Amino acid sequence: MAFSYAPPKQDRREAGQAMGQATYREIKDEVRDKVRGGVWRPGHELPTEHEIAAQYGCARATVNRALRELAEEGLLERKRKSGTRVRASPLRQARFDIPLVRGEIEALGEPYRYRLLERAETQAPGWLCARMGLAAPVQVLHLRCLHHAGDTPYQVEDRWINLVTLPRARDVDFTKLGPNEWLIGAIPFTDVDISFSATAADARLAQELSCAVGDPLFQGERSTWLEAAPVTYVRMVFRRGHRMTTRY
Amino acid sequence: MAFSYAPPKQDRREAGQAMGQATYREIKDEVRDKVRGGVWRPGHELPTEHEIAAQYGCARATVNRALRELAEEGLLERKRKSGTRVRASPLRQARFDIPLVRGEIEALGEPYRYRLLERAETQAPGWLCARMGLAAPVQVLHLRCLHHAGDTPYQVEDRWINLVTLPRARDVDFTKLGPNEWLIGAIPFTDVDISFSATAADARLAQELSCAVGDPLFQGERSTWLEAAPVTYVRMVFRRGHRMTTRY
DNA sequence: GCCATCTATTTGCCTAGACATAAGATCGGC
DNA sequence: GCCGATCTTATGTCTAGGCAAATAGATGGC
Repeated sequence: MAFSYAPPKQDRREAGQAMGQATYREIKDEVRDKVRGGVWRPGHELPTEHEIAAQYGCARATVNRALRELAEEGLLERKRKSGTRVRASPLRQARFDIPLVRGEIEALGEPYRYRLLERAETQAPGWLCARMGLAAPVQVLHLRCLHHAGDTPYQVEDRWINLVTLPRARDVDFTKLGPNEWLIGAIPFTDVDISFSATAADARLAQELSCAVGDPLFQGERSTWLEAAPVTYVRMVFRRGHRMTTRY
Repeated sequence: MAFSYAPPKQDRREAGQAMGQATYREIKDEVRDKVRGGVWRPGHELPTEHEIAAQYGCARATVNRALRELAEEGLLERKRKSGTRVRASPLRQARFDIPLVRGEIEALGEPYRYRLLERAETQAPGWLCARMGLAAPVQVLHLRCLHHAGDTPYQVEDRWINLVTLPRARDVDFTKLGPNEWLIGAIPFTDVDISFSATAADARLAQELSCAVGDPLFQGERSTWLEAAPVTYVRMVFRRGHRMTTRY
């Protein structure tokens, strides 16, 4: 056999797991190390769950959990009968935390401040209908808000709420509470669509975010539905230089 | 009891699971539906694993897997002794697939074309040292590549490879094979840092991506390390209007 | 009233064994 | 030699039971 695992049977309790650490986690870590460290190259075939279980002196279910999770993370590929192998191209996916603006700003150590810039009730414009999959224009509540980190503007929230599915939004005072935070408690959703892109600052954005007209800005857009019924669309434009980051 | 689950005990086999579907998946789906459908609002406390298991007539381990995975997805919050509740703010995180450019373009139904624009061996500039955590400048291979979707430019790849950790990159012919694809097979990594932001097209980018100078462009940056040793840094600038999207 | 300790409960993880399902491998028949 | 039917094997999931660890809430001492 081309490799050997660490803990031999002796060192563990007879029943239960104990020994201070979760075993599936040990297995996960060791397999991950082998892959990341290049001991097992992409395409390499791992021993079967039975074999690994025997080597660790643990139950197959434990090995199964470790390998299943690693496959879930995109590191391994599993197929019945053919076995488990290291994915040809790892790094399939990245996870980003999408925090509430409030939390994001407070995590920076800055005091969070919020301001409602605009509030209007109108018919949904064409582009919004297209984006939400609306056949006919409906009545919507349009809010424009500014989120500050300390004294500097951090994000402009351009929010559209469908008043047909959520008529009680009409009666909410959004001068204190951001629509984002209200919506979370107000309505559930079943489908979400998020996308990120770059945009140029127009005159209004430039003024609101204290940057120059034409500056490149990072923006996110999110649409949510409740069982095919459009609930809300939001465009979040971040201050100049913002980056969305993840590390692992 | 305030709710009731679907399948009563009778309908299932005596031992094993069978019945065509995975039970943990049924539980997951039903819990998810309850949360997304608003039956269980944010903050709601769900029954204990024991209770749910009793209602479904299944083992606690099965319920545990369902709830554990939902917690992992960010829908639930679990704490020993206090139980499981619906997360106050769902939608904590989004997963984006980070495909290879080639795959991304081919998924669009366009033929993939690749071109090496520039190749040079130099000392790592200051900003790169800072980004990779290098104390002293090292010898690096700098590549600039263009990925086409059909006839239109799709992405500029600005790649820097550390020749100290990866000296054999010197001997690779990058005119045919993109550095990205070569690196995957050439070296593993232990740490990755990804970030996305907006940038403005300078004269060179404008020419390469057929856009106007100053146009806002979406860009991603990725640094990878192998046990503290910097391996490579890449800046990927996408054509005008590119969006990174996910749906669930 | 307040603080430290104890207890009960809930999730977390494990074992050992079983059946289900997919799919590679092999064997026959032609 | 080719093709379908059968066998075999690895993963997928479940059961039933158990110990471990965290912690909310009760209890007791001062």
